[in-house]
Amino acid sequence: MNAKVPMKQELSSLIEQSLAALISQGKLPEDASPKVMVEDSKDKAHGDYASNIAMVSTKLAKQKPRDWAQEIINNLPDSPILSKAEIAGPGFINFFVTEAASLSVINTIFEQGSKFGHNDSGKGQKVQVEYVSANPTGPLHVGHGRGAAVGDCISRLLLANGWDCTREFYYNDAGAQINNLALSVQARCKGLGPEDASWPENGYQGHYITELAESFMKGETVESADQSFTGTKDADDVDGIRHFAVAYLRREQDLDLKAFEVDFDVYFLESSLYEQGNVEEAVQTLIKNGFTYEDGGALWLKTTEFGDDKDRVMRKTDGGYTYFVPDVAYHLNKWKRGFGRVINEQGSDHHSTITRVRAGLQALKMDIPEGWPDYVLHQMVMVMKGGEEVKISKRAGSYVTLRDLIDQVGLDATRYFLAARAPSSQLTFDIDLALSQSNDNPVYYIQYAHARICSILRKLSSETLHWDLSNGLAKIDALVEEQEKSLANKLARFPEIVKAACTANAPHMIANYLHELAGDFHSYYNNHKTIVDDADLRDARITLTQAVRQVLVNGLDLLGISAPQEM
RNA sequence: GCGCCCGUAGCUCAACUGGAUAGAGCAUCGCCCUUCUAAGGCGAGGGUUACAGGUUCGAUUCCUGUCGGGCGUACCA
Repeated sequence: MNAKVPMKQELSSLIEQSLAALISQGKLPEDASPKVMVEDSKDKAHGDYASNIAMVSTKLAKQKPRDWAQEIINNLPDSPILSKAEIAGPGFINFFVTEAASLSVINTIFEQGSKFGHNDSGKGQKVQVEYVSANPTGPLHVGHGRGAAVGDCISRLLLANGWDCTREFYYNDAGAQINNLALSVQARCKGLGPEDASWPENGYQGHYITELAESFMKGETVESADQSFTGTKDADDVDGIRHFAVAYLRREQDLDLKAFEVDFDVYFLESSLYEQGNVEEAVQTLIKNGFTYEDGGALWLKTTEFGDDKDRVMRKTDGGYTYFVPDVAYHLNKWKRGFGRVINEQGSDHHSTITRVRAGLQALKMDIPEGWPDYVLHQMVMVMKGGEEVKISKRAGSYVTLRDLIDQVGLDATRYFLAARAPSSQLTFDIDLALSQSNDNPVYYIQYAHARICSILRKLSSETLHWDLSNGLAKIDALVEEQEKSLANKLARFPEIVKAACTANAPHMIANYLHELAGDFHSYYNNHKTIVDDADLRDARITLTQAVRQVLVNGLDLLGISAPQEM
């Protein structure tokens, strides 16, 4: 058998050979090509793998499902991996594979090491992932944290699937919200507070605004990733305040992201689209293509021609563009940079932009595919503490910051909780659970499995024994326990999970898998001693556990979570 | 009103994109540390998958409707 070929693929191939034989026997139409699917069995009584092939092709064969399944089984070629195939239930074919076949994945894991689970299905293709993209108007909140975790993990998955992935953060550093920020800071510079009559309407009230104003009035210099600005100490200098505030909050967010260990390849400034004339260019194209009209002193885009329920204002009566116009220009820029695939990770509260941006891109008439770009929307995060929702933080005022969370429950736990749930589900982040009962925290459960495996080696050397990998691999068939086989089968699933999680943009699938794998390991660990007297069995078992360790490391790495040697 | 997302054990969430008896973790109740880390394991209880129809060999998954929750429905982003 070939250890490089995944088990399911091998079984699929056997089934296909059987179907081909049945076609030549005239029992199946020549042009029949039913989709062969092989799945893991949930129940050991159902073997290791199962296929529904007989049920989906029963009509083509004009036979009853169970009879037809028997025909397929009868025509399966002999294979060293297969010990038994039997019919079950309405017409499933259950496959029992040999111990040796299940254990062969261990070889593969040691050959591929940190690359085990990776594939090159995205090879030669450019993809861009945009995430977080918070306005520089305040510290990052929990929602941004979820976006950061999900977007970062999606990027890691794409890289593991061979894609040429660019991670990007889009800063809305122009527009009305930034003006509002500048005015809020200016008010603080002048010693005003929300209680004063001249406080700006909807002004930002967080404590950080006051800190910012103080820093500006002291003439401090702020340096962020790509800009530096010194406070002019002049409370009437709105432009100066604006620049200073943006630089200050960008630095603030950079620190938040650094604390969360989330990186970007490109920080894209909205203001650069104006400076380069890209916004004006896009607008002119839209006008030229006849998708705009003037009404009430504003310029409108006929988004209704692209599925929107009403047309949208592009240029306001005050001459400024609405937010989605630079967004269209930005996406045109992405397209021109050659990203055939773009994934925008954002909060579902911004989902209305999707229709507008796509409409704008279609109206440009540049042969951009209709469904481009892709979106992953995450639902809101509710933070609970003491059985009550937390809405306030000291620094930000009206929301819980990402930094609050990291400081309280740690980096790994924060990342795990924010990435371990399907983005489309609303998420409750229970600080008490993650904090006061940290030993019940699922991330520790996974990390503990890793630490336990490491401790086996420590124990081994303390007994002046050593682990012989090549002997372990050579004597791998000493592993005859049922749990050893199912553990190996679980390891063999990892590559397909990595692939599926990537195509579905669903990092939580990795988290779920790791939790299952850790559970299987803990159970095995409690039932079977690894360090036994028999050197062959001992080497084989350590080899198995080290393979588990490798997969845990690879999986945790996809989530950006550490794999501690001891806890 | 309209659009998008969601509704699964007391709580937080899974379910390999349509498969077999719907699974984990908390919480509750029993067991297991002279044995490689008990941050662990074993076992028990807990469900009409919101509700009603439909599609088919088969539905938590797809379609329709109802109810409930979140978000949006700006010349804010």
